[in-house]
Amino acid sequence: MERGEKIKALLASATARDAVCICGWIRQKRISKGIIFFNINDGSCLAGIQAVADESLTGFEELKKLAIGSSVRVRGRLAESPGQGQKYEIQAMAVDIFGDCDEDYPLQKKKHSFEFLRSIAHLRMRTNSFGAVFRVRNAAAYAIHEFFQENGFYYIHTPIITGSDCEGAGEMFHVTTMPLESIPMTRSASGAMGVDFSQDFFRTHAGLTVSGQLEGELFAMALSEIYTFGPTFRAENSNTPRHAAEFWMIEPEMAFYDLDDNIALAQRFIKQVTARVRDRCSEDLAFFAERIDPTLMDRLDAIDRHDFEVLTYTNAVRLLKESGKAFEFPVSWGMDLQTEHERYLTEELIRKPTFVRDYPLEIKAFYMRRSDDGRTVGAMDLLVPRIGEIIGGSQREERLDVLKEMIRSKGLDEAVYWWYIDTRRFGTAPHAGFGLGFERLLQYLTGMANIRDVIPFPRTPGNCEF
RNA sequence: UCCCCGGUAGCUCAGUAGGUAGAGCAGGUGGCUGUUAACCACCCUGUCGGCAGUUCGAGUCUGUCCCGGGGAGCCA
Repeated sequence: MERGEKIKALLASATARDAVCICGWIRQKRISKGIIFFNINDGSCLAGIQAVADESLTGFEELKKLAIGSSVRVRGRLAESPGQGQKYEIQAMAVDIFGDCDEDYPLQKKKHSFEFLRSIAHLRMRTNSFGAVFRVRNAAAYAIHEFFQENGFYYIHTPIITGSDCEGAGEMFHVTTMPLESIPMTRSASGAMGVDFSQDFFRTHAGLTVSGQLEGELFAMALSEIYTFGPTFRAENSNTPRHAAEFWMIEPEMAFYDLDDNIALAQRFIKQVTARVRDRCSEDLAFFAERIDPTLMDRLDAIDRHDFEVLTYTNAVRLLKESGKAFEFPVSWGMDLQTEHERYLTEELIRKPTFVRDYPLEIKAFYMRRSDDGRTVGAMDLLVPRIGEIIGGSQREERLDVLKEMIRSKGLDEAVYWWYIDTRRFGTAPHAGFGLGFERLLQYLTGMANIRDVIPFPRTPGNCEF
């Protein structure tokens, strides 16, 4: 069918011209005597185009009644606009109505709260804010693939359904075909009753992945530099503006990288992705800076201009203690940094993205490489103002004996990780990687305060509609 | 899951010392106008989150439940 051009292309046109055609949805309508002004948006860019219909147009009376939200095709002449506020407008010569819009259309010519728009997530992408969010989301995803592809990384699809239920990253959603009203039970060797997974689809317990890291490491041991970019699931009952039960995570994993290389890669990655999104979504980002977060542009400039701070955990603890600030949780070496500590560090003391590295061994996962001091591991988190942890990564423990020791000391079962441990027997190599929360990055890039507003259909405790 | 705040018209909110509800926007009608958050006039709209209680009387007070937001924990 004839769908004409994208509005973005018309608005960027070098000259006025005849015989243009656009399809889109009516965002605004103003009626004057013998003339109607429509603002029509097709999502190709933030701005819509003004279409002008005068009473000589066939169907003029119908157009007067056309409601906001209706979809139309407009054919006419692209002309320089005599009015203020736009360079071009379309002087309509024919308007086809695809679909009128019922009068109870919830999107009105007014501001809506994000909370309300969440309740109509099937329509919210038609607003300026959410159109911009999802264009930025697209641009960021594309820039992420570009970064890795340009640097020789291979995109690996790690499984969504996974058999090991103790990767340690979080609570798993169960995946089963067993009847929920009568789950088969069996008595284990120790005499306790438990679910009889031998009757389940996979003949074992299965869940949705909480991380593709372990599988990613296997591929790094063959293709050297790989990344994953896919959905991740956490069944934690987390109710915060930066947690979702389903989110997208980027997990690069690199052979022959140590922690320094890992940190350098993460910084280069954030800088390039940010630069490309700014380049391609300048209009949308300007909108966020104006309407959502006035500090946005300064923050993005800082990413471009300065190197991120790198701080050891030990020094971070020292800085926090020396600050003299009274925290709810007093700082001491060995404890995990609380949100209040992270925020004070990034928002008050350092005021830019900060890597904190070399965390105490006791508070980190089994796969992180034990340092020579015997009490820290080669872990690194990238903390950013407002959002907190955006990246968590580490150099991985490549030494077979140390890895086994770590698994045991964390009370985990070696047997479950037999395939992971195998890589340490068959040509083990130093390697490192990190996980980046895609939505948290988007929050940082857009200034959107709630993770539920940077993902199309947010899944959070008690919310699985749409 | 814990702590705090909130739930009043389709939306955003106001509602004073308990006396049975209002403004803007949206919608409708008319007017004016190359308009652009259009403008002007008039009209319409409510189980005041649910349930129970105190009271002659509850949107307003109490209890409880549900939902939302913020903070915390967990983490990406």
